[in-house]
Amino acid sequence: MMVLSYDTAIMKTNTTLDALTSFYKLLANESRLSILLALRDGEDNVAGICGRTALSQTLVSHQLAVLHRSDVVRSRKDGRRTFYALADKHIDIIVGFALDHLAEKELHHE
Amino acid sequence: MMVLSYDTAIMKTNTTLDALTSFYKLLANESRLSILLALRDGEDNVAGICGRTALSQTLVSHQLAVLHRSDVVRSRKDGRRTFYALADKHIDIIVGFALDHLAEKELHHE
DNA sequence: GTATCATATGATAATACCATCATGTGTCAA
DNA sequence: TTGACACATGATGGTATTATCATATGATAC
Repeated sequence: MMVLSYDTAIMKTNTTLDALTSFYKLLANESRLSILLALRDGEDNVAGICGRTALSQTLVSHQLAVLHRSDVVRSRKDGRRTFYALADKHIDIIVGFALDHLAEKELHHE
Repeated sequence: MMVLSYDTAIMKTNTTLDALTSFYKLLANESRLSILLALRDGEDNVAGICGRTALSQTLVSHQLAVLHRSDVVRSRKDGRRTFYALADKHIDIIVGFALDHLAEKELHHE
């Protein structure tokens, strides 16, 4: 006799929902977004990112760690520096699309 | 003598950054995302959304209010019911794109 | 080695956010 | 006009997130 049954479709949906939520949470922070926007212009090291975002070194390192753990950025060591870049083109596109969306909303005074 | 000067470019950037952060914050919640995913299938009223998301009426109403205030969804009254729908096609596309991104990541075991 | 540079990391206090409860408002049916 | 239905809203306690401080690690220059 079966007591519990798992609907694969729902399971997948819930897993996806979870992943989607986590993904958006990564983007839902001003410091992290600022860093990501800076990285849209290309790879940079921590000090460089600090300069371009006007954020403290500790904060930038912290948030880069968060972004790195979730594979949103990739890192490369060079001597005592660490260079970071967007992990893939998707991130760039996703952020770009949202920016376009907001710009369009702005135009229509919505 | 000028004490403060405002760089228009930076101002715009900060405003945009702010708007972008707010936008992603709207999406960075499991209940709200669940509702938005349900609405991708088309307009529905509160009770319908509750059924499809398995969320309480209060929670759904609460989050719909949040989404409505930010123009992510639009509403239409019909008798004692209120029907909600995605405000525009962009939201649909943006969520769809993120879903694709996650699916692709999944495929590559990243 | 020692100092310094570049970055990373643990702890913490303040704040923001969330889901729930209790209740309010408006609509329709009888 | 009373009751039930559909939804909205204010208050609240619990939890999560955030930025910062202090400090640690690891690489290079001297």
